[in-house]
Amino acid sequence: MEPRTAPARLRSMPTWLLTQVSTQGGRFVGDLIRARSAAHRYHYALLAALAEFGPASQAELGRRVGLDRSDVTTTIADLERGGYAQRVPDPVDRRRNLVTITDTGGRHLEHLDTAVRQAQDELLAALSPAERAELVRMLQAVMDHHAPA
Amino acid sequence: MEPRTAPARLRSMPTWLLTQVSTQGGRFVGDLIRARSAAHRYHYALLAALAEFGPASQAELGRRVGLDRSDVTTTIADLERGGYAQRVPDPVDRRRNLVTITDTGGRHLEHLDTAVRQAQDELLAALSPAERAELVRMLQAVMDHHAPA
DNA sequence: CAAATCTCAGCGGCACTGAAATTT
DNA sequence: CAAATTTCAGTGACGCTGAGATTT
Repeated sequence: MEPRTAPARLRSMPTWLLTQVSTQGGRFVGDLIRARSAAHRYHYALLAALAEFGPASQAELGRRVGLDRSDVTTTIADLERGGYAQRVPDPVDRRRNLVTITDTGGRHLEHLDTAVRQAQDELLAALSPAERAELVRMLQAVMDHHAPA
Repeated sequence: MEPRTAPARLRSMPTWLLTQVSTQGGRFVGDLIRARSAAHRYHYALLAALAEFGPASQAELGRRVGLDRSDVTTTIADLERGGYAQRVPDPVDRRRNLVTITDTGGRHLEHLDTAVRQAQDELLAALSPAERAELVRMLQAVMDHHAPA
């Protein structure tokens, strides 16, 4: 089979490369997470935020991980149903739900960590450790530049 | 307003950074392309392939730009309806449609080039030219590593 | 016969919007 | 009153599958 290169316009376009690589990464992460649980990316992201920052409202969680309020609602409901998180009305501001991670949730997060780490290795197999660090640094810089005020 | 950093697990995860940055890039490209035409990414990608490689079958185009056969069908139908491409049965292999870009299509592509270039600049404003080149090089390496046999 | 191409109908994950209800 | 939070219904771009018809 011939190599079948993409057109130069696309092959040199950062946004096109980003979507291609991001899609491939999403497949790896999704497959490996599904192999270990019924969860997906959103569950992992919210568990990570709960584990690192402690109990928080859903709105706060959404801002932390870049999820929409409505997606936070359904994902937290999932986590609660599975026993990974608890949701109680915040006594000091009753508009909010205070969300807490459970011990089961913490163990689940560490379990998923393995899958996530493995997916990174699969995706970036072509890059050296130094290159991976440089890639992460540049993507962080791009993200921070567009962070909301 | 506090900075509200993302959890370290996400902030150091290449696949998460890639989806965040890729989503932001998609917004820029989408907005700027829509400001100039009724098209979206798929139209641009297929016009680019047609301009660079000349007439080709839909299956070949899909392989070139990483689009699914069914998405190629509907997008080429769009382009034909707009006068940007023509579709004729291939006389030497009548399973295929030979797709050709029109003069109008070529001009449209160059028109969209401006929007695409501008979107790259917006997205990567935080990176120097050397960093942008390095980013492109690494993403190409990752893509090539996962290219189908 | 197996394999490739084109087309159409439809699905699922994902990012997001609009609106209602509640509370500050 | 304006603003924030939670919830629900729904939308749209996107990547993809399955199946049928045709041709090699």
